[in-house]
Amino acid sequence: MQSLTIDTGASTGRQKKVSLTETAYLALRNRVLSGELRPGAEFSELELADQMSMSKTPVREALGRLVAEGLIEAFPRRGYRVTPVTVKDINDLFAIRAMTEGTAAAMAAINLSAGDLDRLEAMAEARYDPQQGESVQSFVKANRDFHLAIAEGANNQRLLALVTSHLDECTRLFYLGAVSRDVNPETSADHRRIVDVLRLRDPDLARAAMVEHSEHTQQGILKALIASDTTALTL
Amino acid sequence: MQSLTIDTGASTGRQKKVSLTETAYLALRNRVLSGELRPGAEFSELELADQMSMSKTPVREALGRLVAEGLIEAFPRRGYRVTPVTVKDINDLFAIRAMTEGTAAAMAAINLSAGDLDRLEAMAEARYDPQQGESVQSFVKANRDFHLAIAEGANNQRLLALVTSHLDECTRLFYLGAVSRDVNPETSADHRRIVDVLRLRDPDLARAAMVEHSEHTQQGILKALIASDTTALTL
DNA sequence: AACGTAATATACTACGAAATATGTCATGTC
DNA sequence: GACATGACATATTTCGTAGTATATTACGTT
Repeated sequence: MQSLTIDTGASTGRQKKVSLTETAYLALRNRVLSGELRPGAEFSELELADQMSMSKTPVREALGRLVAEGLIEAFPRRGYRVTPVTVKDINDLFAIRAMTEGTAAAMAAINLSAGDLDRLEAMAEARYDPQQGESVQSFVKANRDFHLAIAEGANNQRLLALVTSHLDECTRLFYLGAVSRDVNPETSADHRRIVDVLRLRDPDLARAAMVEHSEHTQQGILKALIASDTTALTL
Repeated sequence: MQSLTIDTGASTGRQKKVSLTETAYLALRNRVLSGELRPGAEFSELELADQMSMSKTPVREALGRLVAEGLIEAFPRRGYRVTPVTVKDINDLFAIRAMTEGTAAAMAAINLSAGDLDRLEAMAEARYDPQQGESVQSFVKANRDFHLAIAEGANNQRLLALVTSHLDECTRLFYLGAVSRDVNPETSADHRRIVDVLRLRDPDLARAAMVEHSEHTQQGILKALIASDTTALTL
C-alpha cells in the first residue's frame, strides 16, 4: 500500500473539504443535541439521505457512530430512533460530568497560567436574555467555551474528549426542557467562584467548586424537565 | 416507516445472528487490543475485506467506529494505520482509568452486597503462569472480570462503558510489552486489599485503593514497555 | 386466530469516480 | 556529466452511488 506520511495541512490555511459522512454525522448530531430531533423520534436512512440529498451510505456510517455513542438506537432491519431519556439517565450522565469536569478542574488548577485565568474570568461574564432564542444560543456557546477552556487546562486529550461529549449531552437536556428558565445569576456566580478557586491553585477546592456547579445544573435541569409538559422524559 | 415497537428478543433464547459490520468491528478491535496489529501498522480496507472474506462496506463501517474511538487513524484517500502509542498517551490513559475506576469503586463500596463481595474475593484469587500464553490469556480475562464486576457495582451504565473501554486499552499495553513480567504477587495483593476496603463500605478508602492499584499497573507497564526493545512506543 | 402476501427498511455487494502517491522522463543548472 | 526539478502518466486507495437480497412488520383473507 501507499506510505502513510503525515501532512495535516495545518500550516497551509487552505480550506478543508470534509467528507459527506462527516457532514452527515455533524448535522445529525447537532439535530439531536439541539432538540430538533427529540427523544423517541423515529426515522429511516432513506428519509435522512433524501433530506440531506446524499446517498444512504454516508448517512448509514454517520448513524453507526451515533449509535455507538448511544445518542441513537438501531433496530435491525426496521429503523432508528433517538434514544429516549430517563431520569436515571440524567443522573448517570451528571455523575459522569461531575467526575470528569471535577478532575479536569483539579488538574487545571495546577496547570493554568495567570493569563489563562484572566481569559477565563472574562468568559465567565457571559449573560443572556431568556426571551431571545439567539441570545440563549450564544450563551450556551459561551458556557461551552468556558468549560472546555478549563478541560483543556488539564492537558489530557482523552479527558478533553470525554468532557466535550458529556457536556454536549448535558446541553441537549438544557435545550429539551429548561430553555425558559433564567439561570443567569446561578451560572455566573458558580463560574466566578470556579475562577476564584482556580487562582488559589488548590486542586481539591477546584474540584469541589466544579462538582458543586455540576450539581446545581443537574438540579435545575431535572426540575425544569419534570415540570415541563413536553414528552422529553420517558419513564 | 414501520413502527419501532421494541422486542429485544432477550426473553426468547434464540440465537442472535450478528451483522458482518459487528463481526468486523469485534475482530478488528480484538486484533488491535491483543497486539496482533501493532501500533503504526498500516493497512487498507480491501486487504481486511479479503482477509475476512466480506465486502469492503462492513469493514469500512467497522473502521469508522474504531477511528472514532481513537484506536485507529484514517488518512483520507490513502489508508489506515493503528494509532501509535506515546508515553504521554499512556499517562493520559491511566489518569482516566484511575478517575473512572476510582469513582466506580467508591460507588460500589456503597452498593455491593455481601454476596457480591464474596464473589469478588473469589475472583481476586486468579493466578497465572507467565510462561504459558494460554494461562496469561485466562488471567487477563479474570482480571477484566474482577474490574468490571466492581464497575457494575457502581450502577451507572455510562460509567461501566467508560471503564470497559479504558480497561481494554490498558490491557492492550500489557500485551504489547509486559507479557514476560510476573505481576502475580502485586496484582493479587492489590485485589485483595480492594475487596477488604470494599467490605468497610467506605467510598474514600475504596477509591484510594483502586487509584493506588491503577498506579501500580501504570508503573509496571511503563517500565516493561520502555525496557522492551519492541517498536511499541513512538516518541 | 392463523396464515399468506405485500410493503418497507436495512444489510450488503458491485461498480465507478475522485484523490493521492509514485515512477518516468524531459529539461535545466552547476 | 551528474544531479536536481517539474510535468505527466499510472497505480493504488478511499469515497460515494446504485441496485439486490433478506428480514421484519402490517394487513387482509379464510
